[in-house]
Amino acid sequence: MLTLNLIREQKDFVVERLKIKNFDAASLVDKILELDAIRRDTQKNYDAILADINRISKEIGELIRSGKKAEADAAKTKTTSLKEESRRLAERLDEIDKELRSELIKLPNLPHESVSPGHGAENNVKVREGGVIKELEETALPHWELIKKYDIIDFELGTKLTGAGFPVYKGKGAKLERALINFFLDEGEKAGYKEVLPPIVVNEDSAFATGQLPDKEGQMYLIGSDNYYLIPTAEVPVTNIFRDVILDAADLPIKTMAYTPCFRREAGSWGAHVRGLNRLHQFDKVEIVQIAHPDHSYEALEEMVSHVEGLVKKLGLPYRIMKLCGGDMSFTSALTYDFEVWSGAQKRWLEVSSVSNFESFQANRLKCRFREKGGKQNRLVHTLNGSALALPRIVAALLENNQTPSGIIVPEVLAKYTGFNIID
RNA sequence: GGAGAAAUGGCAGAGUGGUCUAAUGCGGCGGUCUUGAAAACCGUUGUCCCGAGUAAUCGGGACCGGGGGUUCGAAUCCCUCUUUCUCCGCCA
Repeated sequence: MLTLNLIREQKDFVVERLKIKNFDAASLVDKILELDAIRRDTQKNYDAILADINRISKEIGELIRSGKKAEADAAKTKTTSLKEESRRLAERLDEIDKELRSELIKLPNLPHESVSPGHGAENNVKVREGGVIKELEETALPHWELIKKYDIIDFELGTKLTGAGFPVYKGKGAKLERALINFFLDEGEKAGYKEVLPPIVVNEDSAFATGQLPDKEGQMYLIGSDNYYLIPTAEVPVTNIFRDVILDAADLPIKTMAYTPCFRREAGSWGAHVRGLNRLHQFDKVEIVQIAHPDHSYEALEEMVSHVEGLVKKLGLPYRIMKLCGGDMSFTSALTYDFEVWSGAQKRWLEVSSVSNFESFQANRLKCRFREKGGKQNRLVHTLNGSALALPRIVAALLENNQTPSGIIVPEVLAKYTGFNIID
């Protein structure tokens, strides 16, 4: 959520910037400013009436204390009409507030000045790439064949237990999954991230604060009996740790990471590109989150990008880093880098991580601020997050790229976690 | 699931209808003293909204777990929800 101050002071700038995201904000911004003016006016009147009531009440107290009962009773009748008016204004203020807020949350975050315009993935900008793409043998199999051949991930069994998109990891498949999680967490710890193991169901307040509600409601599984949501990403519980919190500038940046299963309904997605591990309803992910000082959040972003880059390098996967164009960025992001790894048998790039700076957009909803030493006013922090990493597509790429006639070679860095170096 | 108790500022903790403008202590910040530090002493202290001002600041309003109510007036009384603690039950 953008701050009202920004919209008030730099209306034209807001409208101009949002064009990069192909969002025409002009009429929405006007409506917001109009509602804002009404709200302030209403509040001014309301506060004045409350001040009157407070003053008269104080006088009544003094009159009663000095035994002037008749005068006190007279004063009481004066407040009757004021009370009626205050009640009316309180209702009006509440209404306006809600309306203003519901409009305000329709505005996407402003893209960073370096974000280029564009409509979709085809306009994203390649930042750099690494690793070596090897040509696989003619007989190379896509991962959905490999997992059957070695019996390590079972979709049919998952369908029996739950439904499509909920695979069962078996034997070396389960162990590989566990190894990757531990590898990612250990690397994160080395990079200074504090591990947390949060709940994987959250309440409405949390889902709202990170922006999953209201616009992505249909993407989350809802536990209706308690009105809880299964998390689509650890970003939700981890970032919400900092909801309604005032931090000390000296404590920034705060680096947190979490492994969690993630749940996505992904309604309406089918086709060859979502086969096998490419898109699941439940998957594992290690997420890194930083709460940063606004003056240093882009340094934090670069640091996160190089952390993620280190992971894919160590796994020996060919990768490229894409800077998203305005049209391909999420509603809440100011700047996003996507990591893609090469899938040898599918012969295409798979997105395995998305690292973003949300600047103060999430912090404003979260009400996460910080106090600067000697500073008069609290400021909103900047929040950032990134996958480090999402497992299924990493597994898919590892299986496909590392296949040999005798089995699938496990990357060296993982061997100490798996206890084996080949899946056969 | 049953019975009882509680929720107050960064923390501890007083406050049962009207100077609560929330006592006091601890902590934090600033200062005096000191070569420096500690101790002692003095001062200061939260968040949000509205208005005035270039600004320092000033004025008004809201906030004592959340929501609602009674009253001219609520931290204080009533209703409701949530959470925590104690005891009992159940349980990996």
